[in-house]
Amino acid sequence: MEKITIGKLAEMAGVGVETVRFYQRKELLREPKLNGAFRTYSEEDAEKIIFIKKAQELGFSLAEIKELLELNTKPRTTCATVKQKTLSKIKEIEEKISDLNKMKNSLEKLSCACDASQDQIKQFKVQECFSQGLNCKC
Amino acid sequence: MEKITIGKLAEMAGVGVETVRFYQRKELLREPKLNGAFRTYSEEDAEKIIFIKKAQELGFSLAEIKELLELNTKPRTTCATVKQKTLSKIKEIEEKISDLNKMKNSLEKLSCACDASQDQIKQFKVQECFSQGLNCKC
DNA sequence: ATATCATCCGTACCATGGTACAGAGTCAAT
DNA sequence: ATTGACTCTGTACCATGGTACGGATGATAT
Repeated sequence: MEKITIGKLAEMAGVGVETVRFYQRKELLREPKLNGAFRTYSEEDAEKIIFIKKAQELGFSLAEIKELLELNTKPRTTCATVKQKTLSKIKEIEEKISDLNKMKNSLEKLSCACDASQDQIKQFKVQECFSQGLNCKC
Repeated sequence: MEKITIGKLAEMAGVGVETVRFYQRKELLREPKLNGAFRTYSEEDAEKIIFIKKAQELGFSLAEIKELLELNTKPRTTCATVKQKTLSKIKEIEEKISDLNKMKNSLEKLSCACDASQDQIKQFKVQECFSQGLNCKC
């Protein structure tokens, strides 16, 4: 391990080679070591890319993801700062989880309505999940 | 209610007027009634926009959001189809929740490490949350 | 009735997050 | 030592999700 080329890395992470280089330019990945003229990567880099892709699916922008990745690696940041930022990120995440649960509840209600009758479905609106308390009683 | 203009609607939903018209073109909002030459909206439209913004923060694209909103409103769809799509969306959401919990766990671990010592922080990598079982023991 | 504001439609422009070349260099196997 | 697969830098292009005009028309308040 440590002889991973960019093509191999891209394959491991399930992205294109160009994407890796794009992340490099955006400084989401460290400057890679060069083996001759070619970049070489570690398994950690693959992990990082997988993290980036997952975080994107969860609604984080690349800028936010960069912040997440740098939480503990930026020099000159005090522990207190790290702690504060971390807790704020945790809060964000908890809110996302809460919103997802609301959507889930709403969809479960729709699924129920579908079991019961076709008329009820017409009445139902998914978007209400953020404006009303929803109880799914099947 | 039912005399909401586009400007008022945009304000209610916390977006720009242009965004409302953009969603219109993308068929995320119904064709509005016209009061003279001007569009008029209902409170439901505001709800819908708020739903769209939330769903975007949760990593859904406009195309996916459209699907969500149309789950029960598309004509010619059978109950079985609705049910199937709904359950598949629920699964997606559950996976997002699971991933967010992993990230949350990882950040909690970072926060703990921060309490304990500065050395541990250097060792810690947020991105490991998707590759390892993490236990936060404070 | 007229000034001021909001709205109309259309088009152009913008940021984000890639994706796709072109043309050159490199490496490994035969 | 040459073929083929991979990599290099750089630039151009693309889709998504808006945002920002411009010029015209409609509404409302005095």
